[in-house]
Parts: sequence; C-alpha cells; structure tokens
Amino acid sequence: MVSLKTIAEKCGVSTATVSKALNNQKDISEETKSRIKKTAEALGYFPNAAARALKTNRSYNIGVLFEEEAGSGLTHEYFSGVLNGLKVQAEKQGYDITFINTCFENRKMSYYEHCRYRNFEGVAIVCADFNDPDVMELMNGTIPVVTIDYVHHNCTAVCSNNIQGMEDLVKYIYGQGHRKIAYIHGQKASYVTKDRLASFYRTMDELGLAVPDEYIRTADYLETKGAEIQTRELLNLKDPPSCIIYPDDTSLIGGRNVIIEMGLRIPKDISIAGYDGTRMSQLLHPRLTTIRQDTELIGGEAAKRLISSIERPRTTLIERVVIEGILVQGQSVGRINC
Amino acid sequence: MVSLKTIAEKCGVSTATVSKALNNQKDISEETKSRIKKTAEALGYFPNAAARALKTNRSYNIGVLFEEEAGSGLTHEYFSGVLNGLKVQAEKQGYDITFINTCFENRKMSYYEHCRYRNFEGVAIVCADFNDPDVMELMNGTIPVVTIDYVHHNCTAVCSNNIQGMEDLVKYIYGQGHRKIAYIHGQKASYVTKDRLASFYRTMDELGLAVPDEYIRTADYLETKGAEIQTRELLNLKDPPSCIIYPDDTSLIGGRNVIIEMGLRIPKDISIAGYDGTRMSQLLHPRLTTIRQDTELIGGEAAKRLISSIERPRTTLIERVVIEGILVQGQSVGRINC
DNA sequence: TAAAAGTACGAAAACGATTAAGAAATAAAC
DNA sequence: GTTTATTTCTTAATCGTTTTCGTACTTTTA
Repeated sequence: MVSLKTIAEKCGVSTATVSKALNNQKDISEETKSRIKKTAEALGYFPNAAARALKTNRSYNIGVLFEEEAGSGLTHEYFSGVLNGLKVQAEKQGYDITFINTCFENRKMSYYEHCRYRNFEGVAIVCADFNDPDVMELMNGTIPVVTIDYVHHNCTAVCSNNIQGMEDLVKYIYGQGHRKIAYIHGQKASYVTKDRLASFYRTMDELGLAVPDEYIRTADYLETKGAEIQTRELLNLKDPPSCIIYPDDTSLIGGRNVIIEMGLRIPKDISIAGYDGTRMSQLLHPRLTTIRQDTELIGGEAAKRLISSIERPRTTLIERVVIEGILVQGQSVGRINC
Repeated sequence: MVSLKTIAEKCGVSTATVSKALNNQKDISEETKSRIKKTAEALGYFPNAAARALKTNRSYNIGVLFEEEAGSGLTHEYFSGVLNGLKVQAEKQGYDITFINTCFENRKMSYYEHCRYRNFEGVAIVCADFNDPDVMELMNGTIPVVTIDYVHHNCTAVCSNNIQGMEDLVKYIYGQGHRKIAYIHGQKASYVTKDRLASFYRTMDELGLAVPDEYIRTADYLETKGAEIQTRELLNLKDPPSCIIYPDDTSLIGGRNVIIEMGLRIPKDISIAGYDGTRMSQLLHPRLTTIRQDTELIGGEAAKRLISSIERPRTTLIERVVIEGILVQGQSVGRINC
C-alpha cells in the first residue's frame, strides 16, 4: 500500500509536505510540488478514503434508500430511472452512492444509524415506505435528505409535476375531440395520485366537462389485475367513455388486454392513455399516448440539490423542485367528432 | 459524536476495554461487558466505519460496476434484477454496496483506482463493456471479482444457463408440434448469444430437424427495430417458419407488432417465443412463452460467491456458476399438427 | 508457601490522512 | 544592522478504532 509516507520517504520530505503538495496548498514551492506529484503518479498513489474521512469528517458518499415494497423496486423503470439519474449526477460531482440498508453484522440497525456509521453526507430517498418510523427518523434527522415524489417539511423534495402532466394529458385528449373521459387512478394514499386526481377534476371542470362518478375508478399502479376489472366495468356501462386514462403504462396493459379481448380496436373504438412513458409504451402498437416522466432529470436534480445542501448548508433552502412531464403523442388516443 | 472514548469515560475504563467488550473478546469479564454494552446502547453509540476500515483494512463494502452502454443499463429489467439480487444478499451478509465510477474530485480515475481508494473488498461487474481496458485492469487485479454472464479466467462468473434454456425452449416448441423453427439471435459478440446459438443448433440436430440458413438471423437485444425487419423477411419467405424465437422479450415486441400489422394471429397463424421472462412478457395477450432468467438468484449467488472469496480467499475457487432458466409456458406458442 | 497459571484490564502504538503551530531560511523594511 | 515579514518546510497532534504486550491481581498446584 503506497501511502503519503512512501512518497515522503522517496522525496525526502515530511508527509505533511506531501499532503499539502497533493492538495495544492500554497505554502509549498512549485518545484517541490511538481516533484512530489510526479513521484505520487509514478508510485500509483491513491489516497485512502477511510483515513481521509476519519480526519476530515467528509466521506463524499451519499446514501440511497431504495426499498422495494412488493419486492421489485429496483426493477421498476420509473425508480431505476431516477436512481440512474442520481448516480450519474452524483458521480459527476465526485460523490459515490451507497445503498442504505438495515443489516449490520448480526443485528439490525436503523437507516439513520447506518448513515452515521458510514458517514453518509446526505441521503436520497428514492423508493421507500414513508410511514415507516425508521424512514421518518431519517427525514427528521440532521443529515441532509432529498425525497422523490414526497414532501416532508424537513427535506428538499423533487417531484414530477403531476398536476401539469395530467392537465396536459386531459387537454390533449379533449383536443382530439373526446368528451367522455374516464380516469382509473392509482392508490389514493400517495401524493402522486392526489395531485393527478385533483388536476383531472380541475381540468375537466375548466373544460366544462362533467365527470360522472362511475368514470372515476381505482386500480393499483404497476399491476394489471385492477385495470382489467375496471376497464371491463367501464366498457359495460350504459354510457361508456370514449377514452380511458390509466394509473400508469403498466396497469394500462391490463386494460388494453381486456379491450383487445372484447374485440375492440384501439384507437378506433376506444382510446387509452397511460402515464410514465416507459420504454415499453413506445414499443406497443399503437404507440401509447402517455406522459413521459423525465426520470433522469428527476434523479439528477435530486443529486444536485442534495450535494448543494451538503456543501453549502447555510445558503441552501429546503425546497420543492418540480420536474415537468412531457406529453408523448402516441397513437392510442384517436381523433373523434364530438 | 459518541465514540469509544465517551463510553470509556462514562464507565471508568479504557477505550481498549470498551472496544474489546463490544467485540465480545473473552478477556473482559461478563460483568464489565454488560455494563459497557448497556452504556453504549444508552448513548446511542455506533462505530465509525472509516476508523474501523482504516485500522482493520476491512470496509465491508462491495463495489458494483454498472455502466450503461446505450445509456439505459439500470433501467433494463434483467440487469436491475441482478443488481437487486446482489443488493439483497450482500445486505443479508452485512456488506454494503457502492457504485464504482470514474470521477474523483476533478480528475478521472480508473475503476481499479476507485476500488483501492474506497477499499472495496470485492467487485461485482454486472453491466459493463468487457473490452474496456479499465474493466480488464479490474478483472486482472488482486481484488476479488465476480462477473455476470461473462467468463474471465481470473474471476468467478455467474451465468444464466443459456445452453439449457435454449434447449428447453426448442424442445418445448418441438413438443407443440413445430418443425420449422427460426431463431433471431442477438449480437454475436456476447457469450450469451454464442451459447444460445450453439445450443439451438445442437438441439435442432438432436431432434433431427434441419435448420435452413435463412431461418437464422440477427437483431439487437433490447431493441425492436432489427426484430421488425427480420420478422418481416422471415414471414415473406417462400417457406416461412411456424415459430420464431427472438433475442429477448423486448426485441420480440418488434416482431409481434409486425405480425399483428400483417393481420396474422398469435399463436394461430404464427408462434413466437422470447427470452428473459420480463414482467411485461406476462402482461401481454397472449402471455409470452419465454425462458425466465432468475435474476434475483443470479445476483444472490454472485454476492454469495464474492463474499465467500473475500472472507475465505484460500478455500474459495474461481468457478463458473450456472443458474438455470425456467421455461414459462405462455400462450404464444401454439399447438400444431406436423 | 512459593511458583505457575489464569483472569481482567490498561498503556500505547498503529492505520493514513489533515492541519495548527512552530522553525529555519531568506527577503524586505526601517 | 536589527527588526519584521515572507516563504517553505517540519513537528506533532488528531480523527476513532483495534490490537499487542505488559501488569496487577487472583487462583491453582505441588
């Protein structure tokens, strides 16, 4: 292991000098500096993160909380996209990313304890149960935290703009001539659902469209079962909608299958729209009309804000960052005469 | 920051005693041990990973190389599934997972340098360009490395059993009565493709079936474009196949779209099979016949082997671990009379 | 009862870096 | 020519652990 000491001996100076030279402090002469740097290079020196962290209390390490409810968080495109954005940006700024977990040697430890143990300088909560006391402890703690799609008074939040997204979607559908628009929304507990639902109602209202109660239904995100059932019921109504908006692109598949099964054509007989803009949504025929959530950007912004609050804690505000969704005009919402 | 010193003072003993007590060394009396442990608990003590790593040279941290060629590695279900398996198992055994990158302060550093900097005890290469000199440096280095779906003489490899998977798939298709089976395979450079292709030929041979050259084609993994083109050409042959096997579930979608466009029914008019067993594959109608790769298990095994070679370097062999794929009998391969 | 063995703890060095304070040499100021 | 400032480097302490070795005391053994 080549350390400062090795270099110091080779150069006939003290380790202090070597340290300062490599860190470009100005009380070392240019000549010695370059001599030391050359030797360091030649010896293949790299600093020891542990030693440095111990002394400076800076780990350049960010913890990411990524727990999969339902056992598949990492494999869901939305979350993994966000994680990727986070990773890319953090790397760019010289930070590493480590998953936060709860195992330590044999015993359990809380997220917060893990963070202190590893000296994480900040935490990004990408995918977690926000009601979990351990998660709350983390959010209420003193380590800077950024949350995704969840607002907490003590943390900077980066959220997809579900209000604007839903508004854009509804207005586009309206523009295509649709007047009977149904919305199957996801679980009501989440912020995401609340925003989208409120925005749906508001936009419909603005457009002067009535929303029959039976047009509003619930089905789980990321699953097809619920969407299947709800779609069937919607299509069997006396006055069925001409367009159905689904919780997301994945659950939409369930509805889509039912529609095809019933012998209906998309978008001839019935129009459908998703939400997410998954890769798959653009592979299907017809390509889905959906709102693409810019997961890269969401993750990237999260990283930027987090690092900012690490490096400039005084001047960084706790804020709510909103990332616009992008309407993807596929072919699943057809043009009709109203 | 509550440290050993804090506890030592509170208990009126030395830090050495505290350390030994908390680590359950046997030259501390049971009485003092419990007294110390209680105080530690009460003070909310947690060891400092950096200090410990510095002293013991053990970081309990594993590096994961996860570079997205084509800019989407993390969001691909196969890779993210493996990563998740890795994460879960590593956590279970008390290790943390950190992404390996190449940025350090301002300058670049190689993967290997990053690993030494962070004292990673082992490395898992999940998704990377194996021809990259930096990746090769890592594999040839002294840090234990486990690779996924790639074999290198110096590293333990965990691979999906593509030989058996393809064999199972072909035999199942044969069992359904198909005799004219086409195979659109992925990029030839990869081990995965080589294994599958060889196994395809071998199995067909074993079954006494001829493989016309025009039945073997190439299309990229994870993209639909190539599969579209190849499917069209296959279906326009004088003697088209009755079943087409695709590089993977994603590229299959391209072929599927072409088939639907041409007015053919799956599996009535043409049968198709994928490879991967993505979530989506089981949402489509008809559900895909495919080989499900147990990504959880692949990642889990990778973690186990890696940790084993970290903790028992002497007794751990460099080996090639093969994870069986599971035939998923969807409905996309129909029964026909030969 | 003296020697040997065992038990329970402490002192101090070490891991590899950073940094405040000090020292030696040179340059500038009066 | 003495004092002061500047430049350049060193000394030594420190971060929070672990670990080797030593010591004091107690218990066992012959």
